[in-house]
Amino acid sequence: MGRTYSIRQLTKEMGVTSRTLRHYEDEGLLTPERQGLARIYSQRDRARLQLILRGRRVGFSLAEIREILDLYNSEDHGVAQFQHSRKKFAERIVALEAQRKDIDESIAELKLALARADNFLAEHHAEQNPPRVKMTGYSVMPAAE
Amino acid sequence: MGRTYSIRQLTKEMGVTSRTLRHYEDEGLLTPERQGLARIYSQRDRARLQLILRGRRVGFSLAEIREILDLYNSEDHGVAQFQHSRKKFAERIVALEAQRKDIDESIAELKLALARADNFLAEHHAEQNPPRVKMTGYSVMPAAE
DNA sequence: GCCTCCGTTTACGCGAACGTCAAGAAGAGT
DNA sequence: ACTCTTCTTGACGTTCGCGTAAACGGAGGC
Repeated sequence: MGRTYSIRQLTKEMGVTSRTLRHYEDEGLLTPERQGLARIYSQRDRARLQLILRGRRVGFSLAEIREILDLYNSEDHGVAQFQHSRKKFAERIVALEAQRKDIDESIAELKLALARADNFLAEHHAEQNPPRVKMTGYSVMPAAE
Repeated sequence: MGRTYSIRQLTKEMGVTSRTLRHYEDEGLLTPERQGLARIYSQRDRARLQLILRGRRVGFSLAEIREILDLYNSEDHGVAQFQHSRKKFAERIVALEAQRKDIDESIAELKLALARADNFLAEHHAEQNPPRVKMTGYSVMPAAE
């Protein structure tokens, strides 16, 4: 339960540098305890770090991530605060769903490009790759609009 | 068919500044023709720009986008080139699918947070928002692991 | 002729997210 | 006591993706 982590342990586990963790601390995203000078990271710090890193992977800025984290464990749990949080969460969800659409479209396009490459290779290397439907005259650029 | 666009038209249509278009040109992502000094963008330029902007939205760097665009309309259409392209496309697809997973998880978490906010608001404002299942003691931070 | 757009190039600036020294503290092992 | 290793705090450097002047070039309208 009360498991703690040194900075080195956390960097190895999460695949980031210690500089990154200190930077997140400077930015107010993490607030590990201290034992003398050394930082002691709690489970909670670890969980927050996971959220931070995933946020980063989906394109959030550190400022945006901090805002979300602040909403999560705000001290003020009044009605106004929850209304504000609700709105912010809803906005983020909408943005993420739009981004998901972009990703799906990108994947679809790349799969098309991959299929074209496979087809070319099947035609020019017929006994190695299983041959597929013959395609000719496909455009190099995806169609506009 | 042979429709062309001025820089201003394109910026308005795509919601970017002219500086951005010139920057993309500096980076080799766009190569509009010239009429004297003025840039003349073709349909193909427009299509490429759409790809660039979508790539940006999903988090690609301009260098990565350039690489993909280069794969799309490489002049060398030999077997080796197609094999290389195929591999690159496959890598991108894998990365995008991982990113999609991150996004789905983020959405799920935000929806949970939103539901908690709704619940709180329902409890403390019972006649305005339709009441929901009573929840108590929910944690402020999502579970670790 | 002059104004007003729309366009151009050159080039310095900037915020974000760290990287990369430099210099030292603090404990663990021999 | 000495060396390792891991940690610390500055603080300057770097890359990316443009923003932001500054200074100038045509083309069209009055």
